Amino acid sequence: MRQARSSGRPLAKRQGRFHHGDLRWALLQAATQLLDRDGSAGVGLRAIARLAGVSQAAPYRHFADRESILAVLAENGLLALGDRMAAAAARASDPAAALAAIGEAYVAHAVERPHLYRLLFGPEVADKARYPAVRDAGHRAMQVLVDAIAAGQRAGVVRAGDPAELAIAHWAAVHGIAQLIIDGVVAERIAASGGPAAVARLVVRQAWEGLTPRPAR
Amino acid sequence: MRQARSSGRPLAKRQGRFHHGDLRWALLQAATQLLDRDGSAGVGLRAIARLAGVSQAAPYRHFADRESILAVLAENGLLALGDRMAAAAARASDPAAALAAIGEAYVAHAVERPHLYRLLFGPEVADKARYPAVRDAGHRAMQVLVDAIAAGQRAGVVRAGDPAELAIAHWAAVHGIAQLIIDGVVAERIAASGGPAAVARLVVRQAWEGLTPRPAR
DNA sequence: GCCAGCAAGTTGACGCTGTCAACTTGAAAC
DNA sequence: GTTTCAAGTTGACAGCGTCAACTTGCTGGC
Repeated sequence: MRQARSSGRPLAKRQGRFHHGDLRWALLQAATQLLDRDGSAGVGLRAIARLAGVSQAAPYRHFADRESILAVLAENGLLALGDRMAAAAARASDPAAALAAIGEAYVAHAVERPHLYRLLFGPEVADKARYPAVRDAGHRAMQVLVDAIAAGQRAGVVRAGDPAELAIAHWAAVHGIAQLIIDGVVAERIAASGGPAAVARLVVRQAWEGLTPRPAR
Repeated sequence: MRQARSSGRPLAKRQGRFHHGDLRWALLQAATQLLDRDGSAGVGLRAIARLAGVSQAAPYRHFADRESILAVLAENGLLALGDRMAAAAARASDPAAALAAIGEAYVAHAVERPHLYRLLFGPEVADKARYPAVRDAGHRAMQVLVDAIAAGQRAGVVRAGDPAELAIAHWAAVHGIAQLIIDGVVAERIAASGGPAAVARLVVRQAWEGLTPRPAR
């Protein structure tokens, strides 16, 4: 898990300090486990508390309500997604390869943890005004893509235009195929093409055509 | 609502025939209303029954469980989406315009009824094996896009290749921007660009570049 | 015209959920 | 060593999906 334990104090001083130690951390761990196994519907306050070995009302000492827990999971998930995209871009040798790598990393993230991915954008934590941290984490991930497109423009392999605008269209393609894959809509195609990564590459390549400079026709 | 009343018999003979008349139809109407207002979380058996003016257990005479009601809503929604895409394509004057019209109709449908749209692909009715009608309705909508791409190929404005493969990538872009719009992720861009339709056009145009034949570079 | 049969709808209950108020526990600060 | 207060527990409430048992009232067969 990305997030540090909830306090900056030395761990040794916290261990066994209170009834539980660091219940907030344990609850998030339990919630993550339930989310990956049963989807967001399985992430219930009581289920989390049971898994953490505390009473049903204990989570209310650390979270306002169920939605707040889901919001923290979403925030962490978006930060991890942004990190993974940035790492993929950093490994690539040139701007074109970086954009492809970002797209494939994005889809891979969604495929590996579909329930988490659905939570990132779904309606469970829809009220962005209530959770600005979630929105900021999303913007951070988006910025990785915008930066990669701007770099492509500087290298002359991406056509001119507002990078943010180009990024939205490109993101839509990658986001869309990720959704279609994890929702099982293109399951037959995946079986025929040899795995979700192959389908993702297909889409990323086609979306790339929309970014390249067009010669006059 | 697309679906006809549940029986083929003359309506006059059904009116007031049983305790309620046509409760199945009334329940679906109530469920649709709740879905559009409160999202799928608001579509509860008891809420539906209250809105239809019957007792909490009455719906079980017509639906196996809550998920079955959602599945019918999803099926109807997918059929309506397919119809709308087909109508948009039929109105267009040439294959290129048809593809653009399909994309814009698709996004418009999602924007007008976001809760329904989320239900169409979301995990609430994920078990496609249990509801083959839902899967078939989805395939029917997808086929409209495949046909439009095949027509574009015959007219020489879409590049060669498996139409189903090209359709998946194009669909991903349209599906993705629809999701991003209704999830409020690109809200700022929408405000800046003058409405969701403008953003949708942007994406459709960029995705279109991925479909056109490429001159040798 | 009556009666049996059966689909349609009701009532009441079960265990589950999120949430809250009232209570107890135990570490820390003076 | 006492006080204080955060942390965790207990018990309760309303609402949920679902089911078994019961009632209602239309319909087809005599």
